[in-house]
Amino acid sequence: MRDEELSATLLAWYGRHGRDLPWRVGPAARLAGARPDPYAVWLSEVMLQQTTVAAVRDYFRRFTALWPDVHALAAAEDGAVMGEWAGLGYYARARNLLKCARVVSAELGGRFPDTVEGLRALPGIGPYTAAAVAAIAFDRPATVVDGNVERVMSRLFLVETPLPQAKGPLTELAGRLTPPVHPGDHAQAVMDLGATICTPRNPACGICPWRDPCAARAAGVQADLPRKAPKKAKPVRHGIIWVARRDDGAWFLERRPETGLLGGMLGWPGSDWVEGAPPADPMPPLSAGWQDTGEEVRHTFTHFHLRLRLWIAQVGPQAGCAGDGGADELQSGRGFVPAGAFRPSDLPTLMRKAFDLARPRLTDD
DNA sequence: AAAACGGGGCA
DNA sequence: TGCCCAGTTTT
Repeated sequence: MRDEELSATLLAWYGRHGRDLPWRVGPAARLAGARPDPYAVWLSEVMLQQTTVAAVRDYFRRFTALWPDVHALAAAEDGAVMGEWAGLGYYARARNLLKCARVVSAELGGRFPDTVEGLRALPGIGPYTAAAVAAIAFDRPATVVDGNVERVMSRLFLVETPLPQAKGPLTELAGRLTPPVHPGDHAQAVMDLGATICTPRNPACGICPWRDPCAARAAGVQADLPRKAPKKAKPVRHGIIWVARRDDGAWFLERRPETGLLGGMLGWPGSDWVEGAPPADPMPPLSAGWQDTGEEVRHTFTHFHLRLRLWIAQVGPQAGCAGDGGADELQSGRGFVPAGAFRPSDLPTLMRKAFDLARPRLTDD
């Protein structure tokens, strides 16, 4: 089948089965010539980096409700944005999101660049997001390559070279299929196909618009593609985490450094995380009647497993009287945050797990 | 070129 | 458990 036929077949399928998503323009509006808001496209695409649609949906709605345009987001407090991002992961995305919004707002008059090169120069926008925004928001014939596209192309054209080696050839194949008209719809169509039909396991070839031309299907190896280079095993790291609550209910929290793991996020003080045995003589963050709960907070990151021994303390009213403030006021360093100013939803998942384990053991009387 | 960087859903 | 996901940045 020719490339033009493949694109046409896919676009017809997309017209019938494309998903209705909060950041998409509905079919009726699209027929009337409406284009999606570049701000909404950019925001959704950043959220969708290494993240599933199901996880993104509600975050996208909350962000656009709080910050309807790029100027509003640019004017937001860092802590407010990090708090709303909590639980979505890859927190460097949120920091770069803010940086990018502030550049677009202050230096570009609130208008996103309409070319791949212009977009690519902004913080947090790499090859994928630049192509996605250019194609979807500005109708540029950019080739969008994500995990879905790689999988679909590897199957359609029976590419047996393992990733990441195959990245180049797969991008080249995807580029040949990119049509000059409606490239944004085409890009979303390939990704929708990968997300709903051409899935990693048990692809639904029976209802696939590319069932007939699919070379991997003909060879019966579709479920084995794309091949991937073997990955390293995850080591286990150990450490201690300290959760303290004052008698007036305030929590002892810290704002993590901008760079590194969970950068810029709210959390509980802790020891270093080391491979092998837990730290022998940990130094608590403040002097108090610390108590070993015997419980462990378990969490897995991209490249290691983590086990943190949970210590808790109930401390007197005199502790840390100076400088008390809300979580947003906790710009950096550590301090007591009044219960009324602390939202557990501002915590990344690891810290939330520790909180859920500690809370029933600490009173606010 | 390789490593760092989350979290949840699924088999 | 291990694998996967609408990747980008840093080293």
